[in-house]
Amino acid sequence: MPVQKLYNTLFEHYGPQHWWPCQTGKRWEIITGAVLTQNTAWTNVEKAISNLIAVDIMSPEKVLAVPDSELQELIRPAGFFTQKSAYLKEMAQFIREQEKHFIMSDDVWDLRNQLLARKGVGRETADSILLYAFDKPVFVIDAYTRRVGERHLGLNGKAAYDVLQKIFMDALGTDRKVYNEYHALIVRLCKESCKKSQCGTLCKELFS
DNA sequence: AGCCAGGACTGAG
DNA sequence: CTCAGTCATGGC
Repeated sequence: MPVQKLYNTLFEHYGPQHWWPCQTGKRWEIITGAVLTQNTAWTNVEKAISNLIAVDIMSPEKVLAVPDSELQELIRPAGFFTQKSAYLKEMAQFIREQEKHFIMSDDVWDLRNQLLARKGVGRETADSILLYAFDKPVFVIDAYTRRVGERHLGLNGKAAYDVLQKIFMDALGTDRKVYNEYHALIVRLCKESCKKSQCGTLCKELFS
């Protein structure tokens, strides 16, 4: 199935997904979620985010003001808490520097490289932040995208990140709303039917 | 019990 | 550049 057709099929079936999931509506919560969800179930990320909100620590400034040990306990449910607490502070500094010095680049790929230069930020995390926190037109490749690409789009799921990303972006045009919706729909499909072990009935129904 | 979850870093070859 | 080892929790 072509890249574009899968999008149409999923959108017709599910409708808009209203991503990224966010309780406070703050940009920083999206960035926090992007870091905490690295190789981690979203339900666990939600617990960590709820902990942070409960003690009113949901901003770059407040995260930087909290001792490492305390931050680690708050995000413990999300796993890898020692690393991730450091990553969150790394991102908090990044955001604070961008706002303080007014050097937020208008070039998306330049900004992407600046994100990638931070410890804890790989391609997927950088692109999730660009797309969902900053509304930049960048398509996100994750484990789900690779699985769906492999099973339903005839793509090589093991291909390099940037190669897969270019395939999707070349096929979809430059509308960031489409990138936003498509990735959210892929996640929805994988959670409900396109599971790692095997496809469920919905996959067979939609793609037979 | 073991597998899985919206990865990234490090060191080795 | 590719690959294994490492990091950790919670649901099923």
